[in-house]
Amino acid sequence: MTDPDLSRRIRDAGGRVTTARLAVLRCLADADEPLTPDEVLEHLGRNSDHVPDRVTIYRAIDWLAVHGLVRRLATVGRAARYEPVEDKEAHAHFQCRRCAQTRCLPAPTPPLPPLPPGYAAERVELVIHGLCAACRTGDTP
Amino acid sequence: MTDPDLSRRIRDAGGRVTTARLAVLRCLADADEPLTPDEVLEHLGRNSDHVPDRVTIYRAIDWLAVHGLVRRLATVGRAARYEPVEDKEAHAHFQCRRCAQTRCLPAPTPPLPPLPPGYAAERVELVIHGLCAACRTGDTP
DNA sequence: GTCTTTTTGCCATTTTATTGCATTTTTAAC
DNA sequence: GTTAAAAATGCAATAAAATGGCAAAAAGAC
Ligand SMILES: [Mn+2]
Ligand SMILES: [Mn+2]
Ligand SMILES: [Zn+2]
Ligand SMILES: [Zn+2]
Repeated sequence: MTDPDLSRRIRDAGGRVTTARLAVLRCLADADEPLTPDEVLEHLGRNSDHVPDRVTIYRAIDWLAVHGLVRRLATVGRAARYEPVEDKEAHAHFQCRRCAQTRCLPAPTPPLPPLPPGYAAERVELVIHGLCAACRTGDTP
Repeated sequence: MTDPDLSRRIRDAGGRVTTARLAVLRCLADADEPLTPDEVLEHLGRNSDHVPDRVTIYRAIDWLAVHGLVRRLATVGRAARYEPVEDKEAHAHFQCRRCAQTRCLPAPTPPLPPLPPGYAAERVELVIHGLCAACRTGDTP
């Protein structure tokens, strides 16, 4: 997805197109797996000249999440992980219990189970817990 | 589940049956929804005379989790949530995005999606995000 | 009860995230 | 392109959740 496209999405959501927001959204869109705010910061440090403050990263991610451009995943780790909200949607995630790697899986959304009265569902998330290939073979001791 | 039963499970796992472990396991077993360590502490404060230190709660929960007596859920909130590992297994959870309430749902485990080569799945978790009844009607403003 | 090992309490520290406020950037109007 | 209003940022302080070190206490074996 091109920068003008991302700018447009930010503007359409009613916000100002700032370098920080654009860089964060770009970063998450380019990554092939969900990232923590610190990982975003690290990526930006490697790929840009001006690195926004850590707090700015948090605020940019928050804004993007509140306005539906990125999504926070449910995790077992301490840090939050975010991924862009794309066209193709509804896939599962694998989380390694040892290295905390989180990767997207091409799995269809399971059907929505019945909820208690008055409850409203907005999203269904499927998480597979286990060991990634590297952690299982002990390549990363 | 009775106290001797719980003690037995702790001893069978190879650990000492301490008041803290027993109280924490009892607390999680009695609760009708997954609890955070702080919530466990709070419950114990209301239902017991001696309240273990916060760090002890953390360590007791950790031990129980490592030995398979309780399970940590994937959450969107900052605090971890734990539930006892019971006989009847594999149910989904609802998480309210406003009040962070987390409750168990009677939903069957979805089938395990195909994983990348070398990956090993250990558990499948289904999370429903949305608004609980109270938050939807604004009973808890 | 005595002995050995495990667990606990307390304090300090770490990790992750949030808040307050002065300064800067963005955007729109001119 | 200047200017003015609104929104976003940087920086320091603070908060929330969890972890680590170590001496004291409790569990279990005898
Ligand atoms: Mn994904
Ligand atoms: Mn449950
Ligand atoms: Zn791994
Ligand atoms: Zn709620």
